[in-house]
Amino acid sequence: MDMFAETLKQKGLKATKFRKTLLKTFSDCNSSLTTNEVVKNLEDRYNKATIYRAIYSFEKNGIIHQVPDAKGLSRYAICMDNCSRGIHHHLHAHLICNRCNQTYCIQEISVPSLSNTYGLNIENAELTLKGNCRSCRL
Amino acid sequence: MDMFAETLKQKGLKATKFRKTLLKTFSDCNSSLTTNEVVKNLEDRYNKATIYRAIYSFEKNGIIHQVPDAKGLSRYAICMDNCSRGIHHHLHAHLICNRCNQTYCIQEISVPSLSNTYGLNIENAELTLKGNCRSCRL
DNA sequence: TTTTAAACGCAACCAAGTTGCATTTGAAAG
DNA sequence: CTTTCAAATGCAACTTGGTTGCGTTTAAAA
Repeated sequence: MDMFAETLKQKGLKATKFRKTLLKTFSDCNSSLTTNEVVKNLEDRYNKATIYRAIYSFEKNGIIHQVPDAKGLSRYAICMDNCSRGIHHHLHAHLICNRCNQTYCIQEISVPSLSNTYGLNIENAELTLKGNCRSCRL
Repeated sequence: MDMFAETLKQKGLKATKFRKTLLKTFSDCNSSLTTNEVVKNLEDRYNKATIYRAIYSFEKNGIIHQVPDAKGLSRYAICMDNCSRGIHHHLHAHLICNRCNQTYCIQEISVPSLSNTYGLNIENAELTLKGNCRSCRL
């Protein structure tokens, strides 16, 4: 549990018991989690408002990043890249599986670089794919 | 108003007064509209449930397509491509403007073709850009 | 003109997410 | 090792976006 505490402090967040648990939850997940899935996992022990606030601050401090969701819910995955406060730099695509509705980070597919195309001053691009994930493809 | 009636019938929808108004609303808009913006426009004349149901059926029948929204709301734009029931084929990117939070279809930028990359069986790809729209760029 | 499935209006409901405020706690300072 | 206090948490009430069931109206085919 102490490596989670380390990560949290390094990102400038107080390492509470709850936050270590939350970080472990995301860290253990090989795909992504909706806020509600987290709430369902932890609501017997922690309050909904606390969970929402912590997820918000994890996102803001580069610990997790938002990923698209099949039904438009808030969904997050742990940052594999070395993100920091206010600066996420994910260049990978996201796959929404048509069967299990999970969202996966696909590190192997990167988003096209379009920074100043047509003078649109693009500072971020997201590539979202719909298909079948490895588990559901069988 | 009769060209709107034509479009509706052609897409297999009954051409009610409300639906013609709704189609005109999307047709007149050069960017996109959230469901709520439509509700605010029309709620003095039409019921919220009716509006939600009509938008759902417009989407399903290839009249409008969902576009990403800065705050995660449901947002739609008219189909410029010739879409039909259950079959949308939009290959263009979408731009979310950082300043006005509007979403625009960018016909000039197309999404990469990735159909069977890595065996993921990709049947749809979305490219979402964040930057500044033409009006806000000044 | 008649008929009827589809569309509409109303009201109640649901789920996701937010807010204000009182209480608790991690960790820095003494 | 204690004290201190800003930051984090719990609780409860609330807001917003969206949905559902059902009775009534209406477009358009016969």
